[in-house]
Formats: sequence, structure tokens, C-alpha cells
Amino acid sequence: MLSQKTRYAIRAMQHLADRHGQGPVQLAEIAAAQNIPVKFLTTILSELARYGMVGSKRGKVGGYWLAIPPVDITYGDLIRLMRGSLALVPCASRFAHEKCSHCLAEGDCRTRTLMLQVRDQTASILDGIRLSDRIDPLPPFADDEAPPAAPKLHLGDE
Amino acid sequence: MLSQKTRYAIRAMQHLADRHGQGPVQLAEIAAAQNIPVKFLTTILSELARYGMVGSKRGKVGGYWLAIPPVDITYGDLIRLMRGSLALVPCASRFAHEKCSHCLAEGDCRTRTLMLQVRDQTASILDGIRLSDRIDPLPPFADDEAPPAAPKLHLGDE
DNA sequence: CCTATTGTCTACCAAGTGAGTTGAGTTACA
DNA sequence: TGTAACTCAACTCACTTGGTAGACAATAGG
Repeated sequence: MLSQKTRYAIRAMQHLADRHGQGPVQLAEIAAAQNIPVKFLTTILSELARYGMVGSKRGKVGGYWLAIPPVDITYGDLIRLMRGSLALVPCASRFAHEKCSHCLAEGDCRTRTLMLQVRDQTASILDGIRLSDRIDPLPPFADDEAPPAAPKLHLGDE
Repeated sequence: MLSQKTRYAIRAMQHLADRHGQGPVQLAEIAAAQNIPVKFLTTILSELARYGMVGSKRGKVGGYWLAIPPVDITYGDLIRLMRGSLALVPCASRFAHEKCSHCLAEGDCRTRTLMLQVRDQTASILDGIRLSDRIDPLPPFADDEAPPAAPKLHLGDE
């Protein structure tokens, strides 16, 4: 799962992308529009500023803006930045590769093969969509839109 | 990321799949072969037994075995069981769907559209591979096998 | 029936992470 | 000079993770 912080960061960046070229956007506006706790958003935007993703300006007409044109920022970039990796296990990460602890030798690990496929598919989606792209929100699942097949297992509760 | 516990569960299940039809496999054998802390593995296998995934027997020739033929268990099943969902955000989960907290209305959320694509691709991989399938481990990344493109952003450290 | 072996179960724990908040400081415009 | 912004380090506090401890229950063999 993506952390709340990562999700906030994505929404904040989308907001800035929508206002790109219109000068500084104030934190309070972003927080209100995107439903993000104000104080938490300051830490997130400061972090993004430190990473060079957004510019910032203090003072009366201060605010934040994208430091990079939205066409040059992919969702993959954003998630990697906040989360470190797109992969489900450290050993399947291409940019932040790391040995899994208590694993078998990488050459013996079947799970890795699988997780590498998943990470590559994920990357091909997320690296292909840019902050400038229009994305049409999907409607919530309809109640009758049952999942394609009942989960076969999962006999326990929860 | 998958939790350590989920990864251990997958490896344990692979081990049992390899020995399917050969009677009970003892915990100590699995732990040793798969490099999993013995005591921790007991909690994991007991949990899997409660879910009906594995059978168990105590006493001198006791042990664990798959309660379901490995051809009927997909990796998707396994991960859903241990982790609840394949999705990166709760609102993109099909079986364990839940509203994200502090989000916009689902009908206004662009992130969800994206994350739904990712979750569907992930599911199509993980639900298509079964515990009975032979998976060839991949060799570790070669040092010269640089990632396809340098991460464009990620200017900070780490 | 005794005992060694093997799984079960509840409880506990230390460290880390996640999600924020506090509050003092700085910059810039007017 | 005042005040509306952003900055930054520190802190809180509940929850999760990754285990461990130890008493208990069943089973096979002698």
C-alpha cells in the first residue's frame, strides 16, 4: 500500500500541475481543495521542495509551484521519490535494489521472478502517465459490479 | 511492499508445494530450508492452518502439508490472504474495497483510476501463476545491467 | 501407560513506522 | 514594522512488525 503521505503528495502535485504557469499556489488552498491536514501538508511540500520538485516562495504572495513542467513528471517518478521503489520486495526493485533479509540466495528465489514481473508491469503503467495527462476519474464500483470471481480461498474472517 | 511475514508464508507454501503428496513435512525442515526463524514460522503455519490452506498433524510423525492441491492455489490468493489486498490504495481494491481516508469523493479521484489499472495488471499476473507452476529463478541483476533509464528525478539523497 | 517429539495457542515485547502536531524562526511584500 | 506566508527540527503517540517465551495438547513407539 502507498502511505497516506505518498497519496497526499500525489494529490498535491496534481493540484500544482492543474495550476501550472499561474504563479505560486498557497498551501492553504491546496490543503482545502485536496482535503489534506494543513500542517502535515507543510512537511510534505517542504520535502518536495528539498527534492527540487516544487519551487517555493515565502512572504505575502508566497506559495508553491511545480519546478518541473508537468509533462516531465511521471507518476512513477513521484511514487519512487516518496516511497523509494515501485517493487513489492526489495530484491525486485531496479532503482533501489536491495537484498531481502532472511531470503534465499537471489539465484534460488522463485518469488523474485514473479515480483520482478509485477514491478515491471507496474512501472510500465506508472512511468507512462505524466502529471500533465488528463485522467478521467472512474465512478465508484457499482454494488452489482461484483468482482470477476469470488476469492477462492480466504476462508477465515476479515 | 510485502511484509516479511507474507514473504515467509509464500516460501513456506512453495516448500510444501514441492513436497505435495509426500506426507507431512516438519516445521524444522521448512525453517531450515527456507531460512525462516523457527518460532516465527510456527505462528505463520498455524495461521495458514486456521485459514484451511494447510493441514497439520502433531506428534512424532507430524508436520504440515497443503490442504489444497497446488494447482488450485495462485500467488494472488496467497498474497490476498496474508495482506488483504493486491491494491496500492484501499479504494482500488476489488475484494477488500474500502474508502481511502481523507480522500476526495471517489468519483473525483484521478489517482484511483491509475491505481485500479495497476491493481488489475498485478492481479492478472499473480492470479495466473499457481503454486504448482515451475518458476525459474532469475539470476541477480548484473552490475552492468543498469536500469533502463536513470531515475530522472530523485535529486535528494537516498 | 510413559515419554519423546511435534504442533497450538496466548501472551508478551522491543523497535520501527505512520500520521501528524508544536512551536520557534525566516522571508517578503506593503 | 507588521503580518501573511513558508521552513525546519523536534516531538508525540498509536499502531504495526517481527519476533520470542512458555505452557499445553496430541500422537507414535516402546
